[in-house]
Amino acid sequence: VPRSTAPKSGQLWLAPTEGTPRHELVADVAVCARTWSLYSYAVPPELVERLAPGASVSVPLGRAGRTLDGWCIRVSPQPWDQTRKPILAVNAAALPLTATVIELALWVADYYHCPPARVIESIAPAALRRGVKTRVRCVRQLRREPPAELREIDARILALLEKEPRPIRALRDSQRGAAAALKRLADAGMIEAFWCVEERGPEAVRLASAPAEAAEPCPEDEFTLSAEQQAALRQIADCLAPTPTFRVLSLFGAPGSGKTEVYVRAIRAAVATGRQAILLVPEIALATQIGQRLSRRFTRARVLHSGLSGRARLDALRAIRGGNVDVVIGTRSAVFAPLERLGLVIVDEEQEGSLKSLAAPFYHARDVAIKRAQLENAPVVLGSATPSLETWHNLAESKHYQLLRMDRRIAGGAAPRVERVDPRRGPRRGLLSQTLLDHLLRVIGDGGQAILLHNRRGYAVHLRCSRCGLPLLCERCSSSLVLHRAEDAVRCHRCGLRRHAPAACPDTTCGAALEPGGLAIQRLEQDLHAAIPTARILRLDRDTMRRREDYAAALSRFERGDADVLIGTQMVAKGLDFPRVALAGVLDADAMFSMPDFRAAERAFQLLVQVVGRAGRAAAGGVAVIQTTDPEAPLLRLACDAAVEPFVQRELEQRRRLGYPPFARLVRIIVSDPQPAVARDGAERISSALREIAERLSAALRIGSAEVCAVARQRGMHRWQVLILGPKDGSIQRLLAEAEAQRGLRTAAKRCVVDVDPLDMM
DNA sequence: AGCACGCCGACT
DNA sequence: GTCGGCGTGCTC
Repeated sequence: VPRSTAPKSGQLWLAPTEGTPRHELVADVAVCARTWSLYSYAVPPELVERLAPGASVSVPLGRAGRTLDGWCIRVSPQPWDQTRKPILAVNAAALPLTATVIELALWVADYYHCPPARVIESIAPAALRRGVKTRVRCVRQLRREPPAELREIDARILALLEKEPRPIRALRDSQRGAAAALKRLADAGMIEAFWCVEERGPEAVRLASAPAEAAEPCPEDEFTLSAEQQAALRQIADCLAPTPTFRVLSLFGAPGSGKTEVYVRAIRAAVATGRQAILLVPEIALATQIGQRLSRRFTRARVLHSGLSGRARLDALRAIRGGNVDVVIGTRSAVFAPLERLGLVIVDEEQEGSLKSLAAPFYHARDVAIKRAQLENAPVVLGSATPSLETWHNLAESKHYQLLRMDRRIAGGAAPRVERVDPRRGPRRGLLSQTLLDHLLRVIGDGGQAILLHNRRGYAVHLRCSRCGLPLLCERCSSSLVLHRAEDAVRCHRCGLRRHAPAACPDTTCGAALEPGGLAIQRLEQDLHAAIPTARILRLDRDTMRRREDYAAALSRFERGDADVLIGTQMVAKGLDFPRVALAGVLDADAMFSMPDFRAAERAFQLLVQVVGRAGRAAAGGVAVIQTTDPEAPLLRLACDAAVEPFVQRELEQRRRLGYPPFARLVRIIVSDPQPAVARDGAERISSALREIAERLSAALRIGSAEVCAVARQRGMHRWQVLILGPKDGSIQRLLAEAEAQRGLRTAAKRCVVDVDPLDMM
């Protein structure tokens, strides 16, 4: 079978010249197999009509000719080749992706080192591929001969089932007493219930080329923009018309400066030119909330995120692919929304870690959004009060980037006053300094609200023997066990181990009582309740938020005023504007800056600025209290003053010196296996193989391997990682591709994943 | 993914 | 001598 000389994406095939040998139509297919290349298949004449790039197909693969699913990437005429296998079927139930989304998927596959089919599978959910299966509970007849005595209603139901099985619900609703009749018949063995699977594909989709439904006119804008907002909007609009232009606009807007309204007007401007827009937000709860808000302003807006059911997602995708949607609001995967005339992409809270995918392909939705905007020839807006260092670096380096500043609050309120307090000096109540308590009492007394951030889950971060000082450690990964008093348990936040809380020292010869230390959020709740018994407290952390809806529900309860104080981990920093919040408190700012990660300072800074900003929505002057043992620490002072640019200067210089991102590209390969030695050997094999290839390619890379942590979060896997640090010119991607072409990154280990531009190193 | 090929240990 | 273990490689 001949190897195809598949063209690079975007490159067009020349039409066959006159007099050349016979040609046939050939489709390049991303087959759902562990391969990095596309395969070429002949297109049978009867399928030509229905086959287009983006379609889901079935193809034979391997000697046995097993049938596998795949995605048609492109179709082109090629010289006749007898050995080429044919495409077996075009899956009519699947929604085809747009040409640009296909191209984007190929770029993601290349950049994030992932098989193309796997990328497309991650963007095209099951619903999009196979249609939605709905299960209906039905009954069918078992025996024909009826018993001697049969009630009239039973006989009627049996007669109905004579021809074909029927759904139980329909029968029950059809006549009185049917439910009881069904039960009698089932008990008598006359009928049986079963699940009937009904497939419903998206075949009814009208593609964008067909005339779309006319949009109803959108409601008018109600208020006028500030001068700063207008200036920002003008810059965005300049990239929309008269010539659509690719440009990355970093909308650097202080908290409360009205970024959302700029988004809305920019989307309106894009829609006015007949194009469509995507708005990416970091959380599902936010997508829903902003979606509702935008629905009032746009008649054709749709929400798209992983929390939707298969059915709902299919409906949304069907409308989007059919060209009947102007605006898509969604979380990271919405960056792949199959809009045909995309004219604007907006990434809200561009610095947020939730934009990075947690599974292969480990893409960052902000970076994919930038690539998509480039492919669509459209502007992309990156909104943030604290832009990522990556964006600041690109602003300095790339001519495509442009900074849009909005410094002033639209409501006219002043920025909150920030007080830095050392809780060890002066009186305190557990975790709460007297200063913070005084402000809490004042604010609650005035009928206002407060938000307190304490980034530690549980009750106490460690337990130590009161006599010999021996700490209680996790036996699996030897990190400190956290006391969760409410459940009377200790838990390991690293590997998930959970057991009954012991009362005494782990050293049985000592046996003294254990003492809790490193006070966490549950202790804060207790201290706060003791200090101000009348305060209504709402706690927001991973332990109180069991399900996704809990988070949105808690936020809206706080918004309604059902609580006076919202306390929580970093979850509280995000979320919507609460106009009644007049006080923000950070219980332990030091802990945030001292995490063992090269991004710790950036994260802590962003989190502090966000939390302080929460106190600024109130009309009257808001206050923020930052508890720290080192009030004069330079980074902390910069954060409290929201001095973004001085901080960025400082931090960028640090990264440059160390040769870390954004000055270098970082790739992380994680090798895991239940057996520690297998994981280690795998990592070492990969790292030495990569060093060898790097030398051959004469690429100047830093490659090292190390154990990540003794036990992974899941299923007792031992994890090792290989880190590659190098230039941002694609040489690391070439290195990985080269490695894959040889024996690959496959080792004896159970799992091996490649994370390009990782955010977390734990 | 899944299947063939290939090179080593325990059996009829 | 063979059967079968799964490590390695390939599929248009």
